[in-house]
Amino acid sequence: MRPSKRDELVRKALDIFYREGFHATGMDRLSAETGISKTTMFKHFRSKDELILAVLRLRDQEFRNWLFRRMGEAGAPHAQLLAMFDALAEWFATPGFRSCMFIKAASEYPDPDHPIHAQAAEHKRLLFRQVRELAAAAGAADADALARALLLLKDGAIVTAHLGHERAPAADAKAAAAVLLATLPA
Amino acid sequence: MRPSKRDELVRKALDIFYREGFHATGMDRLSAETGISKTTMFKHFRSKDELILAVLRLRDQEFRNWLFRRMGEAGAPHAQLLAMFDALAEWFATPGFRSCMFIKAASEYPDPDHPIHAQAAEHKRLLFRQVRELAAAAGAADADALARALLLLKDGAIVTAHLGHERAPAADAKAAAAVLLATLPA
DNA sequence: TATTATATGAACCGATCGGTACATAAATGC
DNA sequence: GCATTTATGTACCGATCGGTTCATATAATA
Repeated sequence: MRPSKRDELVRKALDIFYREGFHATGMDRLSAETGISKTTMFKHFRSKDELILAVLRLRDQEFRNWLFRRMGEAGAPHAQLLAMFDALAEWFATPGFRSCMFIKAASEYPDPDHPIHAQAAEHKRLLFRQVRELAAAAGAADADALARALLLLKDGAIVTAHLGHERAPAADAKAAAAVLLATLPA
Repeated sequence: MRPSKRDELVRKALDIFYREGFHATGMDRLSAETGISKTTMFKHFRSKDELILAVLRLRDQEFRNWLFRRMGEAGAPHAQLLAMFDALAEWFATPGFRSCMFIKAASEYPDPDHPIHAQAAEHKRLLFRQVRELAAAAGAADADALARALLLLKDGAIVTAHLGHERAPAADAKAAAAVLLATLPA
């Protein structure tokens, strides 16, 4: 069982799920749009839910890699934290932008005990740890609280960029973040 | 055509859609759980989408009424803006809390041109106007910017409360909001 | 080259999707 | 009391849902 087909399926499924939604995308249509037969799909994944879990794991990897690489280019921790919102602004300006895959997953699987919901929560947890480390490196008295506040602004900006049809929320969030960061010891 | 059955349907549909999701809830199950026959449902609404639109309009009314009544109890505009996050904390602590209905609607109907998505966006717009007025009354130099920042924190807190399984985000958002509000002329 | 193990796709499964036809029950006008 | 309109429920529609059966194509092993 060569893994290429599997990877190809997960990658394409990610795009379609992100664009159309999870429940709205049937396995038949997934098969039609990817050119991969249903038999093969169910050979690699026992159920649609397991495919979605694999999609979320891939998205988590790709998104955090992208975000922290972009942030890392900013230099000092303080600047990196602010750069998060510049990265968001770029993302929002992307033609295909349709909110955060994990917020969407949690919306469609609202039961917190559902594995898909739990997987989405895991992404937010991993993201938090990395931001908290940066906040600590930036000299925050309460790195946890600062990281939580910045991520609140981030998720709010994502939702607003999608729902408000605007691309500006990233700048608003950055301005608010700058105020919060200004309370740090210089 | 007495409107009682129609209102009863919209009210019950709201609860079920909120708990289970839009795509995940079929019209058959809606009929079974409400005790209202499908014929009657489709007499009042030409399609499922139109029922959802009515649900969102009701939710918009109820939510904004509830929120601004709770905020109004706080007294001065400055205190009212902060009280928004106390109201959120209460909401998050509710057993049935499952995020924001409009964020969920936008997630399930990601195309901005879809009427349901547009209806959800309208709620956010109406909410913004009311918060902006309060921000102006509180003496903000840039009431628009302050309102946008506070709503960023609000939506971020909602999403985080749902996805992170925590109830604390409201307090985090309130703390951040207090910092932003502290920049106002005393 | 014959054999064997695996990957693949068409066709199909019962259940459910959003939506409708039609026959009946109830309320209204006369 | 009778006719007429309106609201309701049962049963059903084709399409699609997630998932499976089974026969074939392909590739590696002997």
